[in-house]
Amino acid sequence: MVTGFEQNNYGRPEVPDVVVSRLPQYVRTLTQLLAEGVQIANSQQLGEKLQITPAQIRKDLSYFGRFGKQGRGYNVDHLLEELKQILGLTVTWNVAVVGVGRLGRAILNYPGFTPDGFQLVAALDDNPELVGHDVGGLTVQPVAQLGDVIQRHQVSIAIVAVPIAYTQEVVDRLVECGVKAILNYAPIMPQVPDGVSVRNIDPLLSLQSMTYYLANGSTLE
Amino acid sequence: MVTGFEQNNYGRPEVPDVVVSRLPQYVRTLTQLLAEGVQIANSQQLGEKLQITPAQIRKDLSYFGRFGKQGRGYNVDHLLEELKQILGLTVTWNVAVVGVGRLGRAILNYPGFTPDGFQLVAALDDNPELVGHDVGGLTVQPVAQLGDVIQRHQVSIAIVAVPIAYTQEVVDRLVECGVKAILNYAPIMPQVPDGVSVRNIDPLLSLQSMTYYLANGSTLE
DNA sequence: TAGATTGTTAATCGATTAACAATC
DNA sequence: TAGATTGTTAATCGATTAACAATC
Repeated sequence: MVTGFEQNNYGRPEVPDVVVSRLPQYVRTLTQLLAEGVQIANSQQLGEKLQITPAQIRKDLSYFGRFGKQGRGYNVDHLLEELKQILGLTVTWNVAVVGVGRLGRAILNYPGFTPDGFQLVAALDDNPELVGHDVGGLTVQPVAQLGDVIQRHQVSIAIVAVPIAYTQEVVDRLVECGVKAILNYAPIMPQVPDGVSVRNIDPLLSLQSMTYYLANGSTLE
Repeated sequence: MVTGFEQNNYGRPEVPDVVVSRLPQYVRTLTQLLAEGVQIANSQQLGEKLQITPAQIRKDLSYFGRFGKQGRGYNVDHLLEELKQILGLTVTWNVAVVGVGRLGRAILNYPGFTPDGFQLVAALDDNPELVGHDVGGLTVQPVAQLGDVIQRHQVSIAIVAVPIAYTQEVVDRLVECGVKAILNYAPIMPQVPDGVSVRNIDPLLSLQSMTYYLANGSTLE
């Protein structure tokens, strides 16, 4: 059926990925405004903070409901709570880190995820020199125990920091074990079936696209 | 002047950012094919590897020249060299790391940038307990010396790993000092003038967009 | 009520894809 | 030459922006 706008099971138009990817930025800005004591903000003001047109903000929000008041704007506190609810940020998510090499250890020792509701609950690696040892307060488990660990800790998100040669197979294992969200730090884009999300953290790609502009001169040079 | 397609100084149509951002992935795939001994690849085969339509690959490449042969495809080695040239990846780029906290140290000790032509040549921090100490083979310099260090080491790219509260001012300083490419690890999107590139490494935003799909059910569930 | 700003529709813009003549 | 695949133009698709009636 082609209707021009696809419908999901709830009779609402499907939300484009690009819209979903902006919502966390809205949450961040609203959190900041709240901390500054700002109670009301209109789409114009939010747009300035976010470097986005006011029209886009209103359009994005309209996928999820009507959160503003005409003539006034948005209640910062209320909109923030609604967006957190929509994004699933009102609950804690249990996260497993697979790969406890240099990068994995840095991630396990990084305190930045926990305050935002992402709890690192398990660390796995296949290196016998690491298994059983404590890293960032967690005992490293063998990857063979993956299914077990995921179930026991109710893990729904995995952070993958294994060498490139093992990345796809680790991702496959995670998918088999029912993990539906994967944050991958290896410089490769793992394939996953529909219904599983992957985000890649790939600073090298970022550097390599910036050199294009360095090498070819910037817009107004 | 509005002609429907903007022209740069060289009389070619302007290359969209989204095209430039795909080129490093092409380079990566071609490098892999070369290592496997593949000499010729057509857009169909490249598309499968990259999960991109063949039409898009041909279109992307057409912004830069004609690199293929009809009836045959692309010479892997030749296309790779051309793309590296276009992206400025045939030379070494000197990189300064600003911020030598936990994250900055992890970056300075990460060996993954160097083999790809990004040489970490300087480390800066304002913490007196760090200045003068060796981190990853570099002596930490005070941020006050920024201009000096950049000039002396011919730095053209900066990696910023300072606390969020200092990020914008550090970025401003870098811009003043003539840096035109910045890789930022703080969870904030710094503002820069035209002609300066910024890429943000922000794993938290990635996690927070994936939870949307976890919380709201995947496409086919 | 008058003024302001939302929510939403329609217009625009830009990127992706399809199609095919050119050509290896 | 026949077959295959590029490079490029035109069609399609989807996202952004403008405009404005609804309404606080």
